Amino acid sequence: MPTSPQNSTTRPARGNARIALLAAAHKVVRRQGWAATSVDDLCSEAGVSKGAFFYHFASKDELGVAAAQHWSDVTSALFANAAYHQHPDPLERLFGYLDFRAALTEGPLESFTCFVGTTVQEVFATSQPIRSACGASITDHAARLAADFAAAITRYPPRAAVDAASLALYTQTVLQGGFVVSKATGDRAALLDAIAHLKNYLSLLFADARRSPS
Amino acid sequence: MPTSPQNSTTRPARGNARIALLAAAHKVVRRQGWAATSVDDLCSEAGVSKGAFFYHFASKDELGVAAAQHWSDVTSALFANAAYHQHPDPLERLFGYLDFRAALTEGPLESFTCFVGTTVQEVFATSQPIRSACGASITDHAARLAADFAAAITRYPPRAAVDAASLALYTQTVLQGGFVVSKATGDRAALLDAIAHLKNYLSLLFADARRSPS
DNA sequence: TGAAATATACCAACTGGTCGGTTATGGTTC
DNA sequence: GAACCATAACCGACCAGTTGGTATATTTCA
Repeated sequence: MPTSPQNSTTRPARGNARIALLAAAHKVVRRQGWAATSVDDLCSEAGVSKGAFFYHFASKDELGVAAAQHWSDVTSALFANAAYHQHPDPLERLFGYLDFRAALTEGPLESFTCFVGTTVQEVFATSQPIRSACGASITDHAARLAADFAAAITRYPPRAAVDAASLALYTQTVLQGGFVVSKATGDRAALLDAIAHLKNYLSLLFADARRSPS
Repeated sequence: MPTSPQNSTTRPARGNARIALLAAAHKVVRRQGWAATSVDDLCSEAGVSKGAFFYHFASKDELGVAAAQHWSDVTSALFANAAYHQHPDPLERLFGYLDFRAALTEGPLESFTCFVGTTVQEVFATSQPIRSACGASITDHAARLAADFAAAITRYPPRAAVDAASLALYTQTVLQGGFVVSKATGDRAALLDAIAHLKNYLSLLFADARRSPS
């Protein structure tokens, strides 16, 4: 066979350096944290040069902001296209969401934990732009859940007075906490248990609406 | 008056450098993260020299392990001496614990967030000794709560099948998640709401045992 | 009892290396 | 020709860790 042109090196196709760097940030930062990740780390992971980095981003912090926004884009598409999202009943969509989150817990912890949660823990007091971008990612995601909670509350009156937006943010709190505790124990079981308790809470809240278990 | 000997400089008394460095780690790392905190940062915060640092700790990582253990010592004493801990009823102790946690949320976020939770987020994959020490701090704390949950479960049969150890770890999950989301939103309200939802969950679980509200 | 010997607890200055970021040049593709 | 990126040398600041030395506390022993 002839010597094939090296058309499939690790180097991304021309024009993709920016996206490759953002994806590299998601991967490396989730594993080793924001401050411990150097610009060179990101460049080598993305397979691009340092010149490419500073062509697209004026600073490491500016990449952090863009990576948080890109995280929102990637995750919102993931959940919007998931099967559970098609269900007509809002409460079923919420339980489907939590089952979907549980099903994502495969592989090493850094493969399913949250980029913005990890990052904001480090920079909330030292980089307001990154903090703000991470905050927007979480609150925007919660806002989509809040719509389902609001519909569920009107359709299935809950046992206790609860607010849709507060419940939606609480789901994110439980997931973020599950990531932290799973990292501490070295076991994804803590996250799965937390999701189970959250489902338990919702089952008790919307007790009248629960149908036969799956 | 005679020229007083300079007995009250900012420098800590001899023999306290180790504790001063551990306390400095708790303070500075909670604010700016583990990797972003340099050894010099810790030394200047503690008011000791770099030589003192490496006299007491062989490396920055070794200080991290010691700081996690010291965090356990400090926090377990804090909760053991709190008033709520005197209550004879286990469920009352648990609600008292959560009210106490809520009452601690004063001042800037870094003054009441968790050192081990912040640290383990960064190093869980890169420093097994620190990860293990942080994990022990959280699981040990949860184990003390688990004793109260076990007593509460036998005294007040819950509405759904729950495990004491799992519930205890879930409380830590909710708190850790509350720290993360509060950092993201820049507002402690997320943490307070999360504690309220957790109390809500326990109230629904142990519904028969709830007395008049405070 | 007291001075010498030793161990403990630090300090200031320094080292080799890495950090984020810059600059300058040039190749490649649309 | 403009957008996109590689290469590579470079900078000042900062990093973890080391060094040689000093002041104080404790022990030893005459």
